[in-house]
Amino acid sequence: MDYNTLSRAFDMSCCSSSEVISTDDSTKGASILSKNNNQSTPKNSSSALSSSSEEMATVGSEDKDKGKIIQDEQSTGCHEDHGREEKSKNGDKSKKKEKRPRQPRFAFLTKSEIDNLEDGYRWRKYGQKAVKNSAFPRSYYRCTSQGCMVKKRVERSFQDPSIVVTTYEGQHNHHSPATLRASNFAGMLMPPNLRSTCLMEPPYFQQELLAQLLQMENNRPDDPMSKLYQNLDPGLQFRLP
DNA sequence: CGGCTTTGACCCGCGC
DNA sequence: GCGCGGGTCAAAGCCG
Repeated sequence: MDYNTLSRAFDMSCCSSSEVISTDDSTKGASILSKNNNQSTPKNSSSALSSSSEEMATVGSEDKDKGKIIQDEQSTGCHEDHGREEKSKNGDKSKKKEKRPRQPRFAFLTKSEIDNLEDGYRWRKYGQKAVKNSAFPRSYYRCTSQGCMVKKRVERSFQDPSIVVTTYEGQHNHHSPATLRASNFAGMLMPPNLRSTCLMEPPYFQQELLAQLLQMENNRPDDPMSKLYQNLDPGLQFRLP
């Protein structure tokens, strides 16, 4: 995923009121690392959000209080994808599999009616699986941009069906088609006091997340959020704005 | 016709 | 070794 954009999201959403969660992918459980701030944002903040993005509305909404960002622990080895890429379909098992380092993941918990939240990138669905202990299937998407291996999984929380869990894996090697549009919109058309909500448009959304994490790392080393940041792929850190 | 979704089959890792 | 569950492939169908 594009963590630059991720970071923005965090700044605008999580840091206002939502929770940052670290998930263990093997257990699918989520533990709250940090509950950020007191809930001081206006309750009707979501009303100022662009209706074009459900994700924005949900993540940024104080009222719904369901905007959460998760970083998946890089726990078990990444077994998705690499197995098939390095062996042919007809079974080239002679080749020793090298474990590709797992791509860092971020999961977003958003309260939304729709599963496939608009995030500024184009995705192609390549699979859907029923998930154990969940009545809702998990959908698998890949970025359609050439050479971009970013994937995302979308599933609905079985505990709260109104919550959509979107897990991103990998980093985009291109800009979102929506980046410029979102940038112009937020920077030129919106008054500063409204930008925070409008910048929830996905590309910023992600950048702000990481930016916030970096800031916390610098200013508040003891903050739980800093720990979250420290878990990030070091390769991401210099990509921060 | 190209891009996308659907869906069953296949592969792989892991736990027992 | 076996079974289970997650992840991916790829053919078929749909749609603009």
